Amino acid sequence: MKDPLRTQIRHVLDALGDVPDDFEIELEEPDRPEHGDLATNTALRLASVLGDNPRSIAETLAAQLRERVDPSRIQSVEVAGPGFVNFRFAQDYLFEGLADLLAEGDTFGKTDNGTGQTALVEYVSANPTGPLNVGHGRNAVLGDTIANLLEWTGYDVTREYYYNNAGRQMRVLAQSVRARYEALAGDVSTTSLTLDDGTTVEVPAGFPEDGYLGQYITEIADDLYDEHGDALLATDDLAPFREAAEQAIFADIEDTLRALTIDMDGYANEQALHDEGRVQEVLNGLDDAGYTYEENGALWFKTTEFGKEDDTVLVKQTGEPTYRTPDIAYHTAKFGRGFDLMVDVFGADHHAAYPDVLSALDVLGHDTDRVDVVLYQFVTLVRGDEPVKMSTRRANYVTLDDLIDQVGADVTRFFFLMRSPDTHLNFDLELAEEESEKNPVFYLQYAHARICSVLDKAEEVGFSHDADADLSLLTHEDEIALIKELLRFPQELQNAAEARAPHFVPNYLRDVATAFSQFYDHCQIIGEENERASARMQLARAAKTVLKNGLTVLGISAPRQM
RNA sequence: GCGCCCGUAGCUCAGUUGGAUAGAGCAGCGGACUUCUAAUCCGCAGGCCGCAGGUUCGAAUCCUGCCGGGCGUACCA
Repeated sequence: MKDPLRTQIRHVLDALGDVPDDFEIELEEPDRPEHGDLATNTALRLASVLGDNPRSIAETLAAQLRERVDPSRIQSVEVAGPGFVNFRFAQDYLFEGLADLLAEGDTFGKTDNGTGQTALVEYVSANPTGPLNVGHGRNAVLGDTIANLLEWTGYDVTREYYYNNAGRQMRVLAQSVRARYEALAGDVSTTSLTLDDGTTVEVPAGFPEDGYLGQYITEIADDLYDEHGDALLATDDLAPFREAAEQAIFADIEDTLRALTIDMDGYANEQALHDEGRVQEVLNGLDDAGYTYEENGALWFKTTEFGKEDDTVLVKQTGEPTYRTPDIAYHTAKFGRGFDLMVDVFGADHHAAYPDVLSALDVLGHDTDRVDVVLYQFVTLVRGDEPVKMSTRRANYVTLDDLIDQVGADVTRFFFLMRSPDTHLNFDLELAEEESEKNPVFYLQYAHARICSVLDKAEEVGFSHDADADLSLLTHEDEIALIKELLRFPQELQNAAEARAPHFVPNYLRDVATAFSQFYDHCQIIGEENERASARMQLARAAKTVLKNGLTVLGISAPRQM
């Protein structure tokens, strides 16, 4: 609807003369219903250009538009306020839209901006050193939903998880497992470690200074001991420990993701990038372009040339790359696979690092406009007013699994999605655990269940929702308001996808649920005469479709009953 | 010090490209169920949109400076 209107306005402006060719016509949906369904500020913005007062420009514009617009779509064109021109949809236009919605069914909301393009969404990407925490949960759910949104706007989407398995972290992990294993296999003396909080803990003598203390490490060691007995003591090779740990921890991570209905298309890891020579290629490429130098035995990247305060180390004195280097290599690999769009979902703690990756990609000749980084702020768990204390070091934190066990997958996903990624998230366990009207996710699910129930009941008593129901009987103000709300869905998804802002969707769906509840309260089905009942059943079905499709995008179930 | 995010109702937060009288949920107060699910609906109350300047016909939104909170600023990831 916006595009045809823009065209008409353009025609009028061209006739007016003196309007710059690049003048952009803005159309917006006004907040207040009395301002119509669409409004343009064109007259206000042209006042200074044309040297006339905005009100009179608006009058001219409106008069000519009344002649031009299609009356079956636009019912009225009015001048209001300081010089806005407000448009009101014809009801027939709404009924057509509703009929289209019903015909499209579970594909209603899909658009085609991304059609023919491929996107790679990288998310979670936690290294397999322990169970996922709630911060990873926010990452996982945001990434997964952004991937869904891109699919709904036509992209062919690949979901990928990247992790570092070649560096120091995994070595420390392996050493931690080995130390526990040695303690099982033989009589090993213990030593005590002092933690940040000043407490001490007894560990086997070979345990690394910054090792992983979680119970899961001991369990992995137990399994190794059950399988191999003392045999692994003979070698200094850490590989069996590292591999066992990676495998066991990854299995747990995948279970956790599955519980959130997250299904990755693929996993990429650092080791493979080394094996394929990608990391070396990056170093060569940056060196050839003259952006690296050696100092103090390390290899540096001249990030000061890109406005950073300091240069950045790519390869440490030890010969090991910093984590940035394989990360760059991973991105060159993504480019090599030909994706049109690459979205990376990172925690706020990465914000200092990703610009280096982009700078390097730029030097290597890649189009960094195709890479989009979504940064999200941290998650704090609270219970009512009390913050929930956690220590990562001791692995004594509420894991993502714990959270899902306590509040369920739907609530977990919803709470992570309902806030902007930009805002620090207070996850209130007390509210999340509450299965009541206070919990916003139930409001949406309840509306869906209620529609299912109403439609079933109406059919039981002999009504039916004929495909040829006369939708023009839907003239009650709550019916019209609901239709308008429902028809916004495709645009809403498109906005959310483009802005990488999943939280638009829960906010919108709450408005849909509210509009439906108001309709439900004021417009009966059973008890009405057949024609009207059929039309209302069709409208209820349309609302159900939007709620269902919207919840599907969010990865949240739409129950038939509650 | 520097960089990024945030500051909007008692609380948690919406408010895409600058628009008309700044919104929602929760909490508070008052109403509505012998009728399709009351996990609902209707109403009331609640605001110097952190502060101060600036740009504009118009600023919660853009710019500058300050104040407050978070995260970074590693040869950790």
